[in-house]
Amino acid sequence: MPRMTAVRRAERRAEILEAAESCFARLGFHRATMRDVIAEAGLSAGCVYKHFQSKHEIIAAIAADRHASEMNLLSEAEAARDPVAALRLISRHFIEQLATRAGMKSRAVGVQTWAEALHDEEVLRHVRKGVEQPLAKIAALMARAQKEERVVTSVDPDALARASIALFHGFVLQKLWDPTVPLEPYLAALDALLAGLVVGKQKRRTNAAR
Amino acid sequence: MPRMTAVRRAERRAEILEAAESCFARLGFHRATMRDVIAEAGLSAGCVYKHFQSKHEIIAAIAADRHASEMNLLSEAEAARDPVAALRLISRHFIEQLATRAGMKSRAVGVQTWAEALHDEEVLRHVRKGVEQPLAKIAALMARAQKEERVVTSVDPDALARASIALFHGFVLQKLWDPTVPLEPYLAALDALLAGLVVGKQKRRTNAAR
Amino acid sequence: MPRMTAVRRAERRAEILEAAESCFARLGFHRATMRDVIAEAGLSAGCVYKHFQSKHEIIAAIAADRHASEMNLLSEAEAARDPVAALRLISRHFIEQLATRAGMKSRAVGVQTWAEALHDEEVLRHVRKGVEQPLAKIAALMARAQKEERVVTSVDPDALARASIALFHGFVLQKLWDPTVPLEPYLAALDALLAGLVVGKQKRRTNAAR
Amino acid sequence: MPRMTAVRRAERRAEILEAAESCFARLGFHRATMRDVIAEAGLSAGCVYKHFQSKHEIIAAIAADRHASEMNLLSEAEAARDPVAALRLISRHFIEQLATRAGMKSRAVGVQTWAEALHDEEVLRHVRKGVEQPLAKIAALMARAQKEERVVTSVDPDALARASIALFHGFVLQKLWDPTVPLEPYLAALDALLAGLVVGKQKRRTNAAR
DNA sequence: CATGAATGAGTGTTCATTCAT
DNA sequence: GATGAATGAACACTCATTCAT
Repeated sequence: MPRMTAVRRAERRAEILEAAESCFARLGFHRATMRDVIAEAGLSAGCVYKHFQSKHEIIAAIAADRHASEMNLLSEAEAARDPVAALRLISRHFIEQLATRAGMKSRAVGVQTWAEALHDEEVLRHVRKGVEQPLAKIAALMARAQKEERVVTSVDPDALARASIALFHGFVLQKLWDPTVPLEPYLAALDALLAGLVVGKQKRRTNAAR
Repeated sequence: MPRMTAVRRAERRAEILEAAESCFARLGFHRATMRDVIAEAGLSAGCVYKHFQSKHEIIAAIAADRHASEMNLLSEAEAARDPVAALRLISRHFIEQLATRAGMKSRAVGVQTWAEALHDEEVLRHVRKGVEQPLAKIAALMARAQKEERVVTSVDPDALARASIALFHGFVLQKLWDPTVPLEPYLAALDALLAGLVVGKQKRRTNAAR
Repeated sequence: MPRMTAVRRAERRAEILEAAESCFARLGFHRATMRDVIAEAGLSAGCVYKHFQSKHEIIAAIAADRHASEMNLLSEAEAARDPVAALRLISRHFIEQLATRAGMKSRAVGVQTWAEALHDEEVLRHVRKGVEQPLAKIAALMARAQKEERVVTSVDPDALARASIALFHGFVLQKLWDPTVPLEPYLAALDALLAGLVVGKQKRRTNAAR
Repeated sequence: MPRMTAVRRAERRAEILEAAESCFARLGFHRATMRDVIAEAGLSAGCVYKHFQSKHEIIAAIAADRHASEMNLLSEAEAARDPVAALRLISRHFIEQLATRAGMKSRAVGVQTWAEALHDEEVLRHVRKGVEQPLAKIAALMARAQKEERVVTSVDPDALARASIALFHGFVLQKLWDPTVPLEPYLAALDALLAGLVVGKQKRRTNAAR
């Protein structure tokens, strides 16, 4: 007869993580104190520590959640029948996140995890999966497109996927450092990457690089 | 009368920064303590604090130095007569840094500054200059190439430069998260970005997008 | 829900202040470290800092407390119907404090606040109130005595009150610098100050000024 | 053939003490750093430490100097043939010091030594001599006045001298805490103390207390 | 179950003093 | 003699975490 059902527990956990994300976005992992997180969550220290054994665990959970939500974004698009459309959808989804306040907040924390990954094995594991799994999915879509002859076959799908991810990560940084930078060129650049490949679009190919 | 000449002072400063960079690369800005830095430098606390007023100032100095050394890399290449060659040189230089232990160490600290920039105005200023000034230089080289008709004129040099930098930043992250990833594809990708533009290379243009 | 009631909180605060007073009396504000205070209080650093934000705040609180307890001493005497008796009571109370170990300890800290007041605005505020409020009360008593014709009317009550306080402060210093000095002459001097005023005591008036 | 004559040495010493006094008046003994003192003196650390072995020694030297200069003030007045005039001169000299910026600065440091005396044996010795020697001189003058029948004989010269000093010390504190307080009442109070004693001045006696 | 007072190791930084030049 | 760079113990204070209530 647990007074706190599994559902309530999960809700609490999510609340804490959300509070933590707010603090981390505002202050960074190390400047934000547990006091900040606890106050933001409107809970007591003891209660927060019932759900997470340490600050580190909260950071790791945030890294894990971030990865999970990205996988969701990918899975949706993956479902599309047309692999080229799926790829376009993916880039649109990811870039459009950067247009919302919530998306930017979340990405600001994401960038912290990128730095944290260099000194924290657990975070590194999540961050790597955050590259490798999307990479695999995108590469698979590209390979499918090549098989369907929708796309030129001369490029290595893996390398291209890797570059797409790099391009996106670089864009995230630029947008966070200067939120006034417009998003369209970013989307255009990712689209161009794809367009360059699409068979029968020679005209646009001169724009290919972006 | 000062037994410590300006040169000696600058050397000491550099020693301290190098020690700090080692600590920060190993542990991160926040896990590395001033004690660590002081011990690594082989000096005393008082001595270090004669050269830098605070830990923050050391971090900011590292961000500034990083930016300065990047500008050096660019300036060298910029001197080349041929703008296309200059651009190739730049990408080679930047990517090849990632092949050395020292370069990786330095980049690891650089990634910390990327995260730190989100919560520290001074670091942000350096990091932004680290995007904007290279961006201007690269865009100028591309524009020059267009004028000399070495390159297709249909692309916006600014947007292309921005994408190159994003691509490079993304590559740095991937390489740091997994040092086993080979460098050649990265270089190839940047070259391809460029090659896509070069007039008279229609065959390769299918690979253009990278 | 707070296990710590307002009363408990106030008790803790008082405990810490008492411990601090002991340390400050023994070593002075600046030689006494927070470690000393914390150890004397038998608490932990964190606990002490929950109650006082800084060492400075403890010093200011001590200055405020000292002022408050002096006002208490005055208020009691002030209640007396006879203003002359009230004034005698006041000088007796203040001088007799110097006969107890606790009183001397407290005064030793008080002298620190006198010096501290010269470089700390907040402490200065308390120290000034510690002159001005007693001054007003004593002057009021003297004026009352004059109205009741218990006392010669030719003296300025304000100036006399100011001199009484000066005399007392000077005595405190002398007693602290040499605790072997007897108290009676001090009391006699203050009484004489008063006696000189009392109507119908012409004989003693030759001693009047003390 | 000492390159630095005894005279030069004494000058340097005085310069350092003056610089130190400025710093101590401005910041207090403990907030003022040796760096401050050294900078104010316009010398090097090594040079200052050639003349004084420690900060403590500077503080003690200042306390000694203060005592010496007070003895000078007293000696001058003591020379007067008329002991009553001498006593009046003394109070005038001491009070008038408080009218000058330099005098107030010096007194501000003096008050620091009063507090410091409670925790520093050497300073205590100087401060006590600063009470005891003036006390002896003033008491001697009063006894002389009594012998010459210039003054009523019913008061204990020692107690009166002690009270005069206390009164003056108390005044110094009040003036430092609030420099807007006028000096005349202070002088009047000390004069009255004396006047109360003077034979054949019954009229003024009613003003005696100040 | 929840609370929040208490913990105490650890942090960045200061500063009186020394001594090689 | 003079210098000022270097020293390093000590300082005030913080904060992730625990556990008695």
